[in-house]
Amino acid sequence: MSFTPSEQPTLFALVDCNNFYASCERIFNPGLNGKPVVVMSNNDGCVVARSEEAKAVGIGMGVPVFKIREKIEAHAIEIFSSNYAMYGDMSRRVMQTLSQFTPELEIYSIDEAFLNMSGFQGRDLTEYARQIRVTVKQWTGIPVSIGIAETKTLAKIGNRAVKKKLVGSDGVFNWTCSPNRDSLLSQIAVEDVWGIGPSISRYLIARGIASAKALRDADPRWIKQRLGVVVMRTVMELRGTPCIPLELHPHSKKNICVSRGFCRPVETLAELEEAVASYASRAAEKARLGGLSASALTIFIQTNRFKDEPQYNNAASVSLAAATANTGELIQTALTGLRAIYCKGYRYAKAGVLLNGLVDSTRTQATLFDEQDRVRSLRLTKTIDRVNADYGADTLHYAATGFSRTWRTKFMRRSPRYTTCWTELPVVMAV
DNA sequence: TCTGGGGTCCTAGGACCC
DNA sequence: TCTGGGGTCCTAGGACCC
Repeated sequence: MSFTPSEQPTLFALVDCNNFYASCERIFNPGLNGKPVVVMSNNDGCVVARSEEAKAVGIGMGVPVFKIREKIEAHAIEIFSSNYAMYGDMSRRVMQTLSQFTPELEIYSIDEAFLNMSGFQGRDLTEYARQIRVTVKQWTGIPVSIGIAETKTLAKIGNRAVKKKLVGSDGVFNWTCSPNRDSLLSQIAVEDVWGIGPSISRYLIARGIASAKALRDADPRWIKQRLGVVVMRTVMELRGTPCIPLELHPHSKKNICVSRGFCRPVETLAELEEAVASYASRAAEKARLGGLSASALTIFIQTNRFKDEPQYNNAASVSLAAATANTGELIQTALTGLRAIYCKGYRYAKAGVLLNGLVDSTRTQATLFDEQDRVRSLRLTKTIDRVNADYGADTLHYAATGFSRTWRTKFMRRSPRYTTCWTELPVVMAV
């Protein structure tokens, strides 16, 4: 099958994993098939993924888990903490499989990819997409849905329509084979269009634009004037004019953020220091992994906004003399920022560290006096990274990040890291 | 008791310059 | 009476995504 690359695609496929986290849990635990499954966010706080069975009994996306305790009991819902190591690895396998089908794909998120289909003209693309689906299921165990269209926005809508069972009983929908677009577009609520969030949809609905069809037929100039170019692009995309290109080469990150809620309120500076040092250390690792150095750092702390108690949110930004990805330096900088904004007497719920002004580490500019130290500290961090890669994360860590860490985010119901940890491999048969 | 985390892009407005 | 205009850069905040 030959593929002719084009400047920009004129035909996109969006491949989206169904209920991705819940589907991942099922792969290694087939007993979950047919049962309602829910995956929770960090700290076991909110619902972030649901199997079809869980949706059917009325579990909403994003609801706090403590509000649905009774439903969980009543329907014997299986609940899991997030297992990012496993989901990340499964995602890699799905993307690897997809890349067998086209040389040009954009990994859009952990569970979605856009494929350039324009090179395959002349072939029955609906049939090809069916093959993709079957293969992904066979090789990885993950079920996917596929939408095909001339623009990313329409591909997204097609995909959504498949999932809502409006079209494509076999998991695939191809707009180019669908003569009557109006009837499907009028069944899609405007807030379900990619790029239209709660605020803009409220604005549109108040002006009588409630469906994807109505948005497509709105005057682009009026839209641009009221809502900006981004929404105008969406209108054009709904009309079949591609405005959002395929991004084949992920551009390097502009920010790195590590933030996490605590499992209980934290009041003392000492404990906040441990948390902030841990987050800074993790952020430094991420930066080194991407070959990046930070030229500034922001730290923030927050109280629990849902509680009726004294609130305090603050952030401090500190610029670094020279861009760095050195853990020790970033911890020190983060702690300086923290001490500047810490206020006694509040119950803190969350803290975070952001690295800003990221630059390519090989092009960082040293200041006049620190060259020698930099070479040594670079050797040290490389060694730490290697030890942690070989012997498990956190084998070596800075004392500032603490030892007991009783504030740490909880994952009470995490499944084993079946595919990324030697001691947690699935057991096929116990002997 | 218990309410996620990590990103991007655009725009408005202020500071500053000539 | 009457106090410019246009450009750039930066930042904060808002909106969106998964």
